[in-house]
Amino acid sequence: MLGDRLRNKIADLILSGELLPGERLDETALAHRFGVSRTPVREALQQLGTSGLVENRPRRSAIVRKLSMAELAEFFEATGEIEALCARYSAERMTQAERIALKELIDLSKSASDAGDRVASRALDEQIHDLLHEGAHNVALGGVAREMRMRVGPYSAAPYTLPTFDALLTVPHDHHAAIAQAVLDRDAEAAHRLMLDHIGHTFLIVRNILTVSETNPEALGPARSDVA
Amino acid sequence: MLGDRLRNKIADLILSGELLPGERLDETALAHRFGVSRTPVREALQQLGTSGLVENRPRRSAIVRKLSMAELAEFFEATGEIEALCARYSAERMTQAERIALKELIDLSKSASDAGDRVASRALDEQIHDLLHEGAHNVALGGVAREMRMRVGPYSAAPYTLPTFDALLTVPHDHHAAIAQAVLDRDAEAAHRLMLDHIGHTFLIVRNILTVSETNPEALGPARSDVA
DNA sequence: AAATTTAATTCTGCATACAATTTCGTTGCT
DNA sequence: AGCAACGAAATTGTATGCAGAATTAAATTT
Repeated sequence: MLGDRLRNKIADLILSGELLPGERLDETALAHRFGVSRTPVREALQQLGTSGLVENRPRRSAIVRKLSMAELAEFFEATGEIEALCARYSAERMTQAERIALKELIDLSKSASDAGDRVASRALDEQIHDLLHEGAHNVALGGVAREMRMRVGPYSAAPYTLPTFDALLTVPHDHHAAIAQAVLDRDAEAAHRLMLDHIGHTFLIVRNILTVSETNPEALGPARSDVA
Repeated sequence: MLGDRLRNKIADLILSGELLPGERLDETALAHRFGVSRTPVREALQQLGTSGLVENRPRRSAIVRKLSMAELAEFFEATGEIEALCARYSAERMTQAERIALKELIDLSKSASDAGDRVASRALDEQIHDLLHEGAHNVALGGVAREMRMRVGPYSAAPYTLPTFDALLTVPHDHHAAIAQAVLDRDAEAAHRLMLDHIGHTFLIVRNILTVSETNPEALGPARSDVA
């Protein structure tokens, strides 16, 4: 029970960029930090290891899982396919209430992107994808999609956290708007294709950022995620 | 480390049908059974909880996860989509060595199904699907496929373990042979469609068996898996 | 001065202990 | 006889202790 809460807290630290890929997760330090013993910390790390956010090496400290560029490409490809499935099913199965909620999220997303509000834009990005997971009306598929999203989480935040890419803030919104329109039109094929393109495009941006950060680290913000 | 081994052992017990869905997983009993303390047992159950084979309720015994018929349908649908993706990618990306290995597995499958060897047929079923996961050349997607396969594992074994369905042993082989042929022909669309149909058909058989077992439990073998 | 070996410290893996809660059997009541 | 309330036993959740391996620091050698 305490372990479950710790799992969420540690996952947040990783997804928010406070704990970077490759960083060591000292059990005693985490236990002290959260005011508990090592036992629940260990349980949290076991769960995070299974879900893929953490790498649990025997007899050595657990570390935040670090993906090579090749692995990252594969994860993005898989994530794209699964999210595309969610989008397709959403186009076919969303209830009227869900369609209205989607439309509202897109409106909020437009406001946020027009205002250049990166924090709000990123939060709305999450909410839109979450709604498309739910709208697929398949908890198994939605769960997998959420899991995949978490795995690429430490890397996919880059476009929103880097000041350099302020101008690109409208790009993800336009993608989301196009996907949402296809879903609202019940055009399953278009929703599928647009989502696949969207995730593919996101990967290109992320790859570009990470490649730049390798050659020129100091040009980027503090929340960047190194790649092996 | 001990916990990892226990995770595999307990998973085997669940997948082999020795531990049935809904059954309680007593920590002390498992610890005594495997000659270890409760600590590694707990770690194993945490991992199995995250991977979905076990339901870990707070302050109460963990149980083997029991899927309702509606949930099972969703899991099969999701599994079908993901396996279909693997089949499609396999058609496009398999190496020559993998294609040869696939052909050999199909030959062995034909022999086993002709001989009515249920044990061998089931093992080959697993191997064929595993090879299609690897052949997709995307470890993230393959991992998800394997995970989904594990989740429906306690239920999908039914067609192979029930004596009643001896005559149907050739059906899965024919499906696998058709899928393999499409893969070997590099016909990605056909591979995708045939795999989707295959998993869908498997679900219909499983659902039929489980429905019968509800009304007429004693007519079935000992390894059946009840559904809520 | 750099590198390799060695020693000390830190950290992990597992077991055990104890408190809190649930479960189950028993008793009492309707 | 069926059901509710109570109490004992069992079971989970967390903390702590200890042995062994890994990391870091020191020391010796080249």
